Amino acid sequence: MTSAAGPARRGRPGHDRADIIRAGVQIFNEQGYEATSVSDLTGRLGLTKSALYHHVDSKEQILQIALEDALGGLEEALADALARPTAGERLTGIIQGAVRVLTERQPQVTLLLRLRGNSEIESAALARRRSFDHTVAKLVREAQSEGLVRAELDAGVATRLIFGMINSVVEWYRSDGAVDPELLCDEILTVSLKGLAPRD
Amino acid sequence: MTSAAGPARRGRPGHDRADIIRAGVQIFNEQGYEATSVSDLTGRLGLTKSALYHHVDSKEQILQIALEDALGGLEEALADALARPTAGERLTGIIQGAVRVLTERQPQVTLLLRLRGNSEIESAALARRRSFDHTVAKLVREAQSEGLVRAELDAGVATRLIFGMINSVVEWYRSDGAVDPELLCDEILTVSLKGLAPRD
DNA sequence: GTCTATAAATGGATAGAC
DNA sequence: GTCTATCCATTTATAGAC
Repeated sequence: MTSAAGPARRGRPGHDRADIIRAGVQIFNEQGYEATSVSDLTGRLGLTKSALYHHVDSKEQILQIALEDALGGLEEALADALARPTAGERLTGIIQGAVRVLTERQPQVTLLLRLRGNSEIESAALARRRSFDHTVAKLVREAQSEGLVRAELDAGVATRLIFGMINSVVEWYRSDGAVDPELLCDEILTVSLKGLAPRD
Repeated sequence: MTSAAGPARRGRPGHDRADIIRAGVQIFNEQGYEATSVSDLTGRLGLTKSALYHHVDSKEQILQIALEDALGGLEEALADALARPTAGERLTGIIQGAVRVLTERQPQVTLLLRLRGNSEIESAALARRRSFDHTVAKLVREAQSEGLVRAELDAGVATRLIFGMINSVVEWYRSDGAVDPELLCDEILTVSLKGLAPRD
């Protein structure tokens, strides 16, 4: 939209910035950011490069906007989890919150998780992501010190494993209804906390 | 080495093909395959593009050789697991085998897991990987039908979650002794089968 | 808001000398 | 086995007309 409170666009007045961002993020995820040329974007959208550059400053700006969306969501979920009263609730809260953000903003989070730090913008996003990971690891250690996580596990490794599992969801989850996000969240909580094996 | 049974090279007779592959795979993982130019490789190795092309046919050939190494290892581990007598042993066997290949051939497996299918070679590797995943999912379903995996879990989703967890190890594991691969394998088996939470 | 045309740089890869 | 020099396609991005 071109105005903040304007109505949905009518007719076909051409593309707008949101179209460019949406299509860009999708193609970046299909092919990889570096493997995607601006021509690939314009080909998919059906306009020329000049028209695209009328809406965005650069290819990297598309990435930047998407990364802000992903990081903002994750940081908000973390703040919500941290506000809960018990260590157990904080741990389950961040697992549930991360899964929710990941399913609701799957394309943006996918881009974030595949970054390699090849520019200033990518490095800055990676730094924010490391800060998130560090706080989550503290939540797991806290839960372990209260006896809520197996004492024989290394908390740092366990954190990486559980969030490795959660993050891997971006590789196959699609918001087309094939897998219900609520059920997925339950399944992740079950596997995280209780494992595959039934009680013996 | 230039001859199959020859001794280790003496002096500094320049680079050989194995050097190029090793360095190439490492830089591809640091920056991403598409983001890495042949100039990046020659800069790191300290030679010119012409010299590099004396050892390899193309940038993509470096990728192809690494992918063959990764897929060969995973397929071998799967065959070993399939040869075991019980469903439980087959399931734990493929988990252990996958973790072992991933730690022993971390750089090559990392490249495999990040493929987007942007060329014939990449698509062929992805097809082999999908075949591997499909067989693993059958092992999980088999274990579930014998009561070894919780009945309330969707076997397909659970397989993706567990192998998402295992595969995420490439993102942080380094063969520098900081994390012992045997202990890591034990920890992954514990979290996979029994979860984070202690028996209540 | 979109177009044609083009700039300026970099990409992968090769020729041929030493 | 490595070099200098170069080819040619493609890249991101811009200028200026409509």
